[in-house]
Amino acid sequence: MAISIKDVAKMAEVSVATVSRVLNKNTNVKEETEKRVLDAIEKTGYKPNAIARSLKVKNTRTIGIMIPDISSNFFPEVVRGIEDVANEFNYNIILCNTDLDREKESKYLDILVEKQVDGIIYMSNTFTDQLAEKVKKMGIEIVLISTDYKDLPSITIDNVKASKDAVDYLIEKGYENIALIGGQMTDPNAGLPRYNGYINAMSHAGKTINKDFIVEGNYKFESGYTGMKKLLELEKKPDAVFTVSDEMAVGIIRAVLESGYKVPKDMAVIGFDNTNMAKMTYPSLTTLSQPLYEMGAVGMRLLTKLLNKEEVENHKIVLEHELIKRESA
Amino acid sequence: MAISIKDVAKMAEVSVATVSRVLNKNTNVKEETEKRVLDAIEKTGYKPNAIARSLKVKNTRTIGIMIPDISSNFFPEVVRGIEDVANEFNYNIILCNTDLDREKESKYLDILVEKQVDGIIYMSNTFTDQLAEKVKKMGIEIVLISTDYKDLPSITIDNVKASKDAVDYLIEKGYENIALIGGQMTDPNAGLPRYNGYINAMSHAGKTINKDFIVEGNYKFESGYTGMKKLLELEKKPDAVFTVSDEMAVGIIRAVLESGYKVPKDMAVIGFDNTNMAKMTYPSLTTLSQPLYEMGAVGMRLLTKLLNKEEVENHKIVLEHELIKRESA
DNA sequence: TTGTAAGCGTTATCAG
DNA sequence: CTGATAACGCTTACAA
Repeated sequence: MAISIKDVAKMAEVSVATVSRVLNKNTNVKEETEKRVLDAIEKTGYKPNAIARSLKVKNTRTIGIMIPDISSNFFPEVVRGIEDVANEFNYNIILCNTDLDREKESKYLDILVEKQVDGIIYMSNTFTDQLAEKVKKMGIEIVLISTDYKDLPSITIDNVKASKDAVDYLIEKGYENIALIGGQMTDPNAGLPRYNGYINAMSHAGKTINKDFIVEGNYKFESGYTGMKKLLELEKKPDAVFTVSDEMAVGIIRAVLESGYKVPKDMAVIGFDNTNMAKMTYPSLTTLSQPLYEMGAVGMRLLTKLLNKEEVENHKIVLEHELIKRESA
Repeated sequence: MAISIKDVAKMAEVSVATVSRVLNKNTNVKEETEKRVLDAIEKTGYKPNAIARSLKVKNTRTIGIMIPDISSNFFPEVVRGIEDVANEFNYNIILCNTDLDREKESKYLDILVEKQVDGIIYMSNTFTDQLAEKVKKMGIEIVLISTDYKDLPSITIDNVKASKDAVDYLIEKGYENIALIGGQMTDPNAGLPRYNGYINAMSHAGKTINKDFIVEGNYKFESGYTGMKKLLELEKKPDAVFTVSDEMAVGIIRAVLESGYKVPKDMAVIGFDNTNMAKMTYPSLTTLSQPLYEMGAVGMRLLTKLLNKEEVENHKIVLEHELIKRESA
């Protein structure tokens, strides 16, 4: 049996209450007593049992993170942001990969509730009424990152503005025929709004929208590659393409290069996300940067405030994006 | 106040013991009683409190993962492997980023112990006597991934063999002057052994070792880039380079391309890790693949066995590596 | 300044 | 088959 507060109390010849007091830095302990207790802790190698403590104080100082897949490009950096500020505020994180699977998601949510996490950060998917109801009933604090839902706290960027900025840049640079390899239109987070941004920019510049220049992708390398191949087969080819993930951008570049064209001379390419990879590719990627780390950090910071019942002026935080200009456009 | 087993018991007009029984699928419950309890659970929306349960049963079904940095290339995939089998065996994971900082590491270890994790997976660094002693004293199960220490359970690959295989391939292909951009010699996991593998292959093939062709890097893009620049300034340049991370390989390729040379025609490049990026670069990377996901999965599987006190024939698991042949060499 | 004791929400032993 | 109850390791009134 591991040693408990009792053993320490016995050795220090005090009550467990006193030990608890020095553990929790309660001031009302005589210095000499405190020293005895500290000694005993040292000697026994005692480590407090956080589970027992949690049961009593009704918080666990752990929060749950629900993401689709830590091994996909987007998430590690925001998780890092979360964990850094979690750590700063003495929280730990339980990581859950949902694979965008509603059933897994629901199961994980139950587990997190049962494990009494103090809060949840959700970036898994589009949020649903069902989830919202569950969370509400459980009385658990939640913040959404990179997705939004009714009046729940969330951290996002302005996807249509971001998208428009990217296309505007292409237009300013004088590109005439700008294509879009977008996300799924059914994706209300990164699909639709970025499509709208593209349309906005084009219309605003008085350019006609060419349906052939709009192709749907799924954010993955292959879909960028095949999407570009399709564009390259067109009679009238685009001279620039904006796409909504860096992976797709890299796929696009490969398709272009393989066809003997140059980037950006023959085909400019703008990606999205500014993932690690973006600065490493050749040519390096001009890309619309989401502040990934910051999104995580700010989200977690918001959650701590919520947990402390601090007054927060604004639950809906929209972070600034930035167009990172490199070689590909 | 959240509803507890008591509320359920009251509503079902049974004792808490009985509720506990149906919760834990204990057979000794009359079917009709069980139904009453299930009904009450349903009506109240009761969720068991895992913290209270853990306090009693002395396990938490959560394990701790210590890694340097989830946002660096290597780890997300192995964490995913860990989490998948953890989930399969009803464990959750607490993620800790240590930044290779001994102090942070030690602090996290304490926290994990206090939170009563059932086990730990460690990939943070080289393991130390100090850590080992602590873990032992705490009586906590641990498995190391991608590092090794005395008689502790570990999952690794054969780094010298892997490295030798890569260089052998270059030799077979007829490259004459093969350089190495390696890790730090002070790194006993990926630095020294991979250096040794290079030396082995070269000696074995009867090639003289050219000190100028060996440069030290730190696994990052920049160090590959600058390392290659240095190599390119040599009077007598190499015609191939083996490096010990994909990031460095990508940096190398940029340096080569910028200097107007072609990959692999003028300079063959082999990387290490087969990270996501490897198949996306142009030219795509020939690289020594570590089975990242599998390392995580196998490591976690081993941990479950350890936790179940199952007999394990072999605590030291060496996984197979594989040379993935693509365009860069 | 310190100790006593109740209680957090479970499980498990023991009786019945 | 079911119920009382002690116990898990801690915190926190309340008393002294």
